[in-house]
Amino acid sequence: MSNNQFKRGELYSVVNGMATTAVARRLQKNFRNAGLDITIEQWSVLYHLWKEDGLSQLELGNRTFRDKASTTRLIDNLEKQELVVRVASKEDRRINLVYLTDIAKPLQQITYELANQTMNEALLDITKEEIDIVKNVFQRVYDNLTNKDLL
Amino acid sequence: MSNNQFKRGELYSVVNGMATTAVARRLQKNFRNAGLDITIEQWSVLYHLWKEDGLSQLELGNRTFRDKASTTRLIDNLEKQELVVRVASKEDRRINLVYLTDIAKPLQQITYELANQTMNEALLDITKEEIDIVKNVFQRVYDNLTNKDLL
DNA sequence: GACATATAGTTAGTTATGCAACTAATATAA
DNA sequence: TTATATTAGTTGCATAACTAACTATATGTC
Repeated sequence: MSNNQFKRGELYSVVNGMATTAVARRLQKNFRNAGLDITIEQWSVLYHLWKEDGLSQLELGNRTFRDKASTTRLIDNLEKQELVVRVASKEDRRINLVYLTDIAKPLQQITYELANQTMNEALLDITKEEIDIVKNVFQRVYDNLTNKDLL
Repeated sequence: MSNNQFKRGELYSVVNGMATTAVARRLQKNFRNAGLDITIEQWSVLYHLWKEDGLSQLELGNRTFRDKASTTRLIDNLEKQELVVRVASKEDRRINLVYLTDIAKPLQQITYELANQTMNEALLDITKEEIDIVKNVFQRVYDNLTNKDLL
């Protein structure tokens, strides 16, 4: 069960929607203009840390649909760029808690602005009912497949 | 414009739907049992060749949402496994036409069977109307974003 | 307490991805 | 017809993906 999770490479786009790509592209371009070379994948990790700082690597992997090996290396790279630090948990020393640095924190504002703006453009003429149907269909397809151990 | 195409890593899942993953997993497991180690990505190329043999690399890249560099290397690997051969086009010698070998051809039957079976399981209780709505929403999100050059 | 088991994370190995710079062949324009 | 631009494909580079094997810490059971 614990090993029966989504894999990012295959399903991330579905789960997060097509607009994610556009948001990430825009962010990437913007960060690059500001001298920061952040990949789309790294951005997805930062995004979750802005929502909740100090997550464990495993939890970050779950939230971004990555296995732990991929998560390890993504955080390696983020640490190299000093956007993030690993801190061993006091309660359980197996666990690394990941915290944003002072370099990463100010990026949140512009990220959110760009994300909102892009989402609004992407979903311009899509109604709430349609979004609900799409979500519901995905959930049922997912259920149908996981029931058969196919995902 | 020509460079403004989908990139597989980001959008393949959306375009082809979640069920693709399950189909590919099942195929991969089955092929492996038969001694053939075909990756999910390689399978996606074979799939299009079964539909239409002798496509150019560029056309294969378009149909599988990959850039030409990725396509080159996927076909390298398929050629190593002798599932596919490159033949220079007589009309335009820049073009490589990609053909299935006699090893690859018989795999089509089992592939299609598994794909149908998996699709039926995935879409078990989804109605045609719902599928149409999902497709339509994707198309409109895609249009909204490409209109702004965001994809 | 000791031994087996589970969990968090790392490392190694292979494939894949995207960008950019390149080669070779073809098409266009002067 | 020669110079220029375009097109198809390849190669180099860095990042990322997944699997499997590994280390270290924690938990459970006898």
